[in-house]
Amino acid sequence: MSYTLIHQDKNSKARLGKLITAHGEIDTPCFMPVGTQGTVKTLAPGELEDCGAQIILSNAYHLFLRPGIEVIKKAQGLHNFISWHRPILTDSGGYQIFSLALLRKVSDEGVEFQSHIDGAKHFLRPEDIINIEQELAGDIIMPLDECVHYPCAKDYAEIAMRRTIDWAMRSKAAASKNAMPNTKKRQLLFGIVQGATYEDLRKECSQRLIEIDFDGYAIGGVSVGEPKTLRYNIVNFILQFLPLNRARYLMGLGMPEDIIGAVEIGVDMFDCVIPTRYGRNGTAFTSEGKLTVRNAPYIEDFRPLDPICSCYACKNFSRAYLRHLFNTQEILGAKLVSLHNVHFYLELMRNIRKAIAEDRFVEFKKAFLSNYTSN
RNA sequence: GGGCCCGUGGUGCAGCCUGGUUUAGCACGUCAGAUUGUCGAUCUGAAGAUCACGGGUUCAAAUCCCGUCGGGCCCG
Repeated sequence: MSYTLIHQDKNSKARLGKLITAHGEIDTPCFMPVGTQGTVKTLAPGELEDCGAQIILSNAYHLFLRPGIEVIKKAQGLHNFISWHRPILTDSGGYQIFSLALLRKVSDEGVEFQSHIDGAKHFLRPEDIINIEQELAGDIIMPLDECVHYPCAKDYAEIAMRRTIDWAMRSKAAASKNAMPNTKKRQLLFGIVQGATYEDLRKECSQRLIEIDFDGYAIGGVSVGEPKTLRYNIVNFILQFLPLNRARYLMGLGMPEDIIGAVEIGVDMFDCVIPTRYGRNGTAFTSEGKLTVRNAPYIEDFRPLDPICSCYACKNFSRAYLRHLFNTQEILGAKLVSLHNVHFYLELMRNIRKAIAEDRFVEFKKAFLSNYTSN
């Protein structure tokens, strides 16, 4: 069993758990910094470790296109190639094929698409994606799924959902066929719940995936343009069907307040580009809310981004200096604010876990939100 | 001493010849917003100009004419 439920918060559905993978254990609820191309943008592996990252996310689609799977195979796997020796989750690229690829033709067999890099045509079946992910040798692998945008007509959402189930089944079959080459422990394979904003589709998808039996369950197809309340409701709706003895992963979220809200209803895992993307674009997350570093009020503000933060950026640099770096487009600015944001997110997760362990998650949430201004 | 060119938001330019269709356009900069299984990307919005100054012609002048000031170049 890969997931162990350690403690259930007494006043909410928040749960403390442990996920066991080939490269080590992960405390949940956890946040996975996104390292699509085999790097969490601007951060070296050692810096991620200093922030307390236990797992990062990478992407089969991107690595398949560049540098190509053969290169990573010759490097003896992704961990070795990128010199990150803690767990890695590889996303299938389902999302990218639907968001980045130029032309795509989805059929029951697989996806035909044109590379967003050089326009070359590729055809990938769910089995191919699993094969790629096995070559990458990540600890947790995601099957190919079909993600639809919001709004999506129900008849198409249903087609995509059924296709996702079929692909999930084929992915599991493909995954169990091959043993992992470089480790004794097997890769964990998660199922991805689709079904857009339709409760009956989401319910059916959840149940069918559970029948197939995965190591964990992800909720996909969220944050694709739908209103926040609708998203929250559909996630909450799905969670009731997911087994308590498996990790639940909400894909692609989110803002700090959204993560806290999702933990409260029982989500264990998150990934999101927000801390690094926003960091690169000059927005920092602090205990008081978002801080747009490049804004004029910070020209002569010599305080750190967040006075209560213990990250390298906050210990050494002022808002004024960081603003200057953004103003002059110096890459150090992107790096320091990314570092701060990743630290902030991971510190948030540590505090969340501590609060759950002590049965005071609800109080923690209240205290956090009373300081923190959203929007 | 003579001749020529130029003067338009913070910066660089367009518009002027053929006056009205320009509430003066563009780029960069500035200010602000977006960003959710990636984006050193991109998008959106805003502020900012008595069109060097003065006079004239005209129903109407950044635009045509005269003068002044400022900058540059050429001839002596």
